Amino acid sequence: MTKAENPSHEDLMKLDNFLCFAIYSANHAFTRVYKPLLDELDLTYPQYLVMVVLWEKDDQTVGNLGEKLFLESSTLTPMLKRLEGMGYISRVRDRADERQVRVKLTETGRDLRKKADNVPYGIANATGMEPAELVRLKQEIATLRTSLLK
Amino acid sequence: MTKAENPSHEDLMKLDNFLCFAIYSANHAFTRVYKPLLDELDLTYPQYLVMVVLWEKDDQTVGNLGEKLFLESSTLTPMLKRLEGMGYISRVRDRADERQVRVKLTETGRDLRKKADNVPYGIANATGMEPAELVRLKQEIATLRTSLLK
DNA sequence: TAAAAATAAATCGTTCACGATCTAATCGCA
DNA sequence: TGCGATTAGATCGTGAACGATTTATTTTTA
Repeated sequence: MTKAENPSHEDLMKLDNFLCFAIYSANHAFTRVYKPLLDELDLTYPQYLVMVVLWEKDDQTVGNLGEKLFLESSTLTPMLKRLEGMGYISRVRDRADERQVRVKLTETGRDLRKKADNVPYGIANATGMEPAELVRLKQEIATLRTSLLK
Repeated sequence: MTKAENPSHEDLMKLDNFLCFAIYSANHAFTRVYKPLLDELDLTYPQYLVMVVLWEKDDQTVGNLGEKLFLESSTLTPMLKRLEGMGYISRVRDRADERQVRVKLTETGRDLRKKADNVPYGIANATGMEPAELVRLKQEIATLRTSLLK
């Protein structure tokens, strides 16, 4: 057995060997790279993710958004209120089931998509990775997430 | 060129194809997996990372911790005050350079390491990945982080 | 069909996380 | 040596993020 296959306890307790820390810090790094691009759209990074979900499929419930983004209503409700305040979305109780709130893009919200069109390219560029590599790594991490959540 | 190598714009705009989202949501997933393990130690996930850095090398400045964790003093100062309040660390101005604050483990903080010993194994287990795989993926993500930050 | 259980959001309190700004200490160099 | 520039932390305001709880509605079931 090589060392890489069987790290010592001392090795395991070093921050630089933590997979979780690599992900934690890469997440912060992404936030920083997105910042200047999203400032143009007056969106924060989490707000941008909500908009991406809505651009993909308009008119979703809070719970629906939460499932896709892995977020709770206690996180989403204030965020959605901010997006509503900015005029990008509307929040309306479902008439058929008054427990649910339907989130829809406004005209302004739909239009914002055009301005956001180039964002993914800026990000992909910042990673310095080939498209195929990005897809592979993304898939590996998504699989990891699934393992962690079950 | 295959599709994977040259995704369409429509594909790029789908949340599930975002590398950043894979990382964002994997990070949340890690936080959840750590929660029950760290509750035993009365630590939050970011606090645990600070302790890991200190267990690796005691007596560091705030700036030093920030460099390793990629965090600002505005994030660290309140966190460190909480850890101090819990009795795990002490914060003392450096006598030679009064601008700096030296962060040291207390006896209790050092002892906590024993209780934390099994945490990495619980996490590694939750990933469902082989040690060698974990190391490889961790390294890939660390490299990505470096690209993003430069 | 009325009461109990379940569901969907919202609210509240706590903790990160950052940028902008502030204060205090040290350094550089004229 | 002294004063301007730099550096190290701290503070403040804003926005995630969560768990626990609450409120309102719907569904189940007794």
